[in-house]
Amino acid sequence: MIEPLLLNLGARDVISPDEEQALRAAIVRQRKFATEEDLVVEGERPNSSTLILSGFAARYRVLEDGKRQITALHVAGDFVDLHAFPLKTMDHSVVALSTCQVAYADHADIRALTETRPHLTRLLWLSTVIDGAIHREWIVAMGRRSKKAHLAHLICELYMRLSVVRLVTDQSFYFPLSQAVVADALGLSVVHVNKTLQKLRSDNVVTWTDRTITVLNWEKLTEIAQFDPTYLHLSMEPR
Amino acid sequence: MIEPLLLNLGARDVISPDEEQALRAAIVRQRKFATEEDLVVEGERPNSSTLILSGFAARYRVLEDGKRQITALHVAGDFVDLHAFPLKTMDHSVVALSTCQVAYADHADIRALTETRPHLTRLLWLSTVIDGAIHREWIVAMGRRSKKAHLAHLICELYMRLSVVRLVTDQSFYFPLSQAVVADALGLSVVHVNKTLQKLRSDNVVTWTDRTITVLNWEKLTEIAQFDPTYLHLSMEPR
DNA sequence: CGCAGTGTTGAAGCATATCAACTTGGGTGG
DNA sequence: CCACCCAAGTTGATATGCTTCAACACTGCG
Repeated sequence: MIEPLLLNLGARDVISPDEEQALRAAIVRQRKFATEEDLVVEGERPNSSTLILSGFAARYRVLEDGKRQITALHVAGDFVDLHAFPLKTMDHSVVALSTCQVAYADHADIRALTETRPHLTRLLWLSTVIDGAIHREWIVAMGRRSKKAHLAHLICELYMRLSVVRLVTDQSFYFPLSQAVVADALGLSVVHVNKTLQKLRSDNVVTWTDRTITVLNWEKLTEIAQFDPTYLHLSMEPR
Repeated sequence: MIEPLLLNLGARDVISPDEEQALRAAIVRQRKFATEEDLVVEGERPNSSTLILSGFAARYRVLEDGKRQITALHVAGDFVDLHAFPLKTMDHSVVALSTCQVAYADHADIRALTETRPHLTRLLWLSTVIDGAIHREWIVAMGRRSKKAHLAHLICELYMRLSVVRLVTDQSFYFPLSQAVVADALGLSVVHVNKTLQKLRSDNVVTWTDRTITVLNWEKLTEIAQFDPTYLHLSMEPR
């Protein structure tokens, strides 16, 4: 059940059978969420952290005028609120963007891991810090890339992250989000997402139909996006 | 010498004398950087992390077309690259925006802390995770706030963060960055930063002259910015 | 005194938002 | 089984905010 997490962490460092055991023991209480349902709400003080087993979720904030900005997209194998373990209070909400199967790690148990398992602790730390690296890349994309490059970049990122958890087959992945959701992630209007998407389509680099994105030309797509996967830190290292 | 760091962490949790001692022991090798000098360069694999003792620094990335985006601003008491401890490789550079006094914590020593001092480890983890919270707030500001609100928000954030390390006096703080640097942080053109700034000035909420920003009307400024300091997690909690 | 960096201003053009209408397809109730 | 409905996607027209370019002002410094 926690295989996606093992794939995720296991892509960055070796996890001993012993550590795997400790992780399995820490992750409990499965639960299902429907699309649009909030997994966690801003202001809450959760005493457990949420691991996505399947489906898509987003962290977001809504401003006074009702505008929503998504600050992160999450897929199977991601902890959506591990940072709440040191932070204590949620400064944003997390919503399911599809039906989502999740499981929980109690903060008491995570705390116990920090007392007894330094290496595992560093890997959990790593996972929050990769979230940070992705945030930075989004800032760069929002501030200085063309909108076409930004959208292309997002697709590249999802492609790589979903590959890690074996959710890409034949250059395709399931992607049930609406253009409105993508607009909230990119900080654009829906209309403009639509028009930008058409540019990528007419370049023959991607298709997006039937809730499925297919990369037709990875090389050209990464070139449009100026995509450099370094920030995902997908390399095995002793950490 | 590491007082700013103690103020920074000490604003979030109690640090025992013992732990303070351990921190002091881990932070070594002071060094000075001149304005525009890089503290760390993208691609490097540093074996120590950099703590700012005084001055301003920025994390940034430069795209192929030469455009620069700043992803974070750092002040005294901030670790600019603690995340490189779990990450190993730098995915961006860090530049001094003023003369900067820094000191280093060797990764070997940080690693030792993770093996022997779980609470201190959680506090270091916390500090990287607050960086992440700030990143998210920047994403929200870039995507969904007006440019005037974005600039106001940045000023609010700096005001609060500098207050923590006692760098605000009489509602004023030293701020030696050019409008071009602020433009790279906001993802705007210099011209537009200038014009946006004038709006804030004509609202009589801030002045910015002689490398000094003064907040004339905090309440109105936070209202323009829709500033909510929750994301800075400035509360004492057992972590 | 002159020069370079920074800030300021105005004009013109482009990119993105907003508004409004229309299309498409899947799901549902009569 | 069909009619309708609703959500999502698409399209075009208009409005606006931001960029770019170019010129000029100010200041500190060699």
